[in-house]
Amino acid sequence: MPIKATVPITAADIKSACSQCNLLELCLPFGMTETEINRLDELVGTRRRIKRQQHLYRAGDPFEAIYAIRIGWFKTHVVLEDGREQVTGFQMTGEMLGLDGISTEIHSCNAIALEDSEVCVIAYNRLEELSREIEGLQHQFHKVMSREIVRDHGVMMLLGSMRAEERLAAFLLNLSQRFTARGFSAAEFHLRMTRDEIGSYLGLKLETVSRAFSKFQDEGLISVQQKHVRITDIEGLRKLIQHPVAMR
Amino acid sequence: MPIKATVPITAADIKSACSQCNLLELCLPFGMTETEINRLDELVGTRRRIKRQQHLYRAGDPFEAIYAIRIGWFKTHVVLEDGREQVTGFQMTGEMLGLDGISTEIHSCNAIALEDSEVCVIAYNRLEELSREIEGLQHQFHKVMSREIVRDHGVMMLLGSMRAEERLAAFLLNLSQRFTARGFSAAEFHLRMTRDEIGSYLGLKLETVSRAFSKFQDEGLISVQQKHVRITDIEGLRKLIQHPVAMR
DNA sequence: AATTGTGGTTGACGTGGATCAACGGAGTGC
DNA sequence: GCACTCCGTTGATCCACGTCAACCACAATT
Repeated sequence: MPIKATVPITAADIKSACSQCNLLELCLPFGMTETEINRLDELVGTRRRIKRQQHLYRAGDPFEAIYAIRIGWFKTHVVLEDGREQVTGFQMTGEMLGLDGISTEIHSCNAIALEDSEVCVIAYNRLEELSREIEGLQHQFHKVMSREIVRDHGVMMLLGSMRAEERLAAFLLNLSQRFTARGFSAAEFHLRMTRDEIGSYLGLKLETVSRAFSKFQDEGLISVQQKHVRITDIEGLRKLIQHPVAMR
Repeated sequence: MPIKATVPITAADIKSACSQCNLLELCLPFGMTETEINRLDELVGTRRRIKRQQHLYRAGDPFEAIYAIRIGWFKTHVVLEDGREQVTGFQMTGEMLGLDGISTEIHSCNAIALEDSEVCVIAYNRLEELSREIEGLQHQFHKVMSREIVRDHGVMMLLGSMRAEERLAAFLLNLSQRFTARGFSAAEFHLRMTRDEIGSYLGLKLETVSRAFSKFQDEGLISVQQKHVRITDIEGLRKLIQHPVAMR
């Protein structure tokens, strides 16, 4: 396939342009042809920068767009009337946010940046229009939604059937795998979330998360210092899930 | 709107025909025009009967279709290598099954009939084709997927942040609400699943589920006998979730 | 009517993780 | 450099739910 001649990139191009983005194989355009991807450039209207700790959207906000993360990290969470929170996911580069809003046209969870971040804003009505014309887009979008459903089922398994250490091991392996897919180290990474947020996601208290980290370190599976994690025995972590400690 | 003249219904009509189905407002055709719904009849190829305890599909099966439940009840569950099971949902009349298969084109969970049931088989490639032509179908399908994501987040909240009795109360209220939507009694119904299956869904052991049922009965919130449940104090159940027993 | 199996209830006891509490270290603003 | 706040770690204690076990109800089979 011939390399395209270099063309000057205008400000508008920088502003959107899936075709110029290096996240192709992670994001919505995956599996689409070059021609199709060029058409996507009409879809992604603007980018939006979100500072650490700020909301991309809140539960109750009217739903207008979905978002593809270009840079940064987010968490999503739901809140009960009595104030209890449950983190429903941590999203990183190339992942989608906002799918929860389609069903009622009102967002049902909160999306908050864990660090200064940038998202592509994808107007939802334009997405529906365009995916009626571009088969590849339609298909990929459906896959993205379905993948979220499958991921959620995995979290249910984790919350419903696994013990504290298994949950943390599964969490670390999942992060490792997602970093790998983005060309980062599978073994060494920086957590963007606090122990409390990890705990909320895993259905554990922060003390329990902290103890599990320490235990893994004592056992030589990882080394942790605050938010810095290095996995030293990835197989050990895997075994921990496959062969739970007790017999049960 | 004039009532259509009675026409003889052929075997083929009975076989599919969304337009003749009384589940319209619960199922995929919701919100579509009469003309659009007539076109749906091409989509729903066949029906399939599934006997109690039989699989509609298994994890690992190639994905070809999604299913709309016409009659009956299903559960879906995922299984870990070591055999631990997690029920991810209970589905009833008018609800969709199989969405998990879209992402990898392989089903990631098992769908099993809780009683003799019947589903409409919706070939997935036909669905994609037709939803490129019929905006209402596309939109409704997206809503169905998004609703599943929102539901899953609710289950995460339940599993991650609620105590045993709150979980069961939330479960009963959810069932009650779904029965109501189908024109059945909100207060009195027959559970199709065992205590063990409820426990798996709620991340509890069957004994804990059984004790919670008994406790609710002692407190005058419900009366239970085996699988028969009558809710006698629906507000009491609601309060149980909003104002958890302990202060926490 | 007797038999067998499956599912549900209840009690006694054990334990994984929550709770409470103290402290220490990293980052941030002045 | 110092004060302050947020976050993480660790220990001691508690309790909600799991585990183990006995028993009972009901349905299906003979």
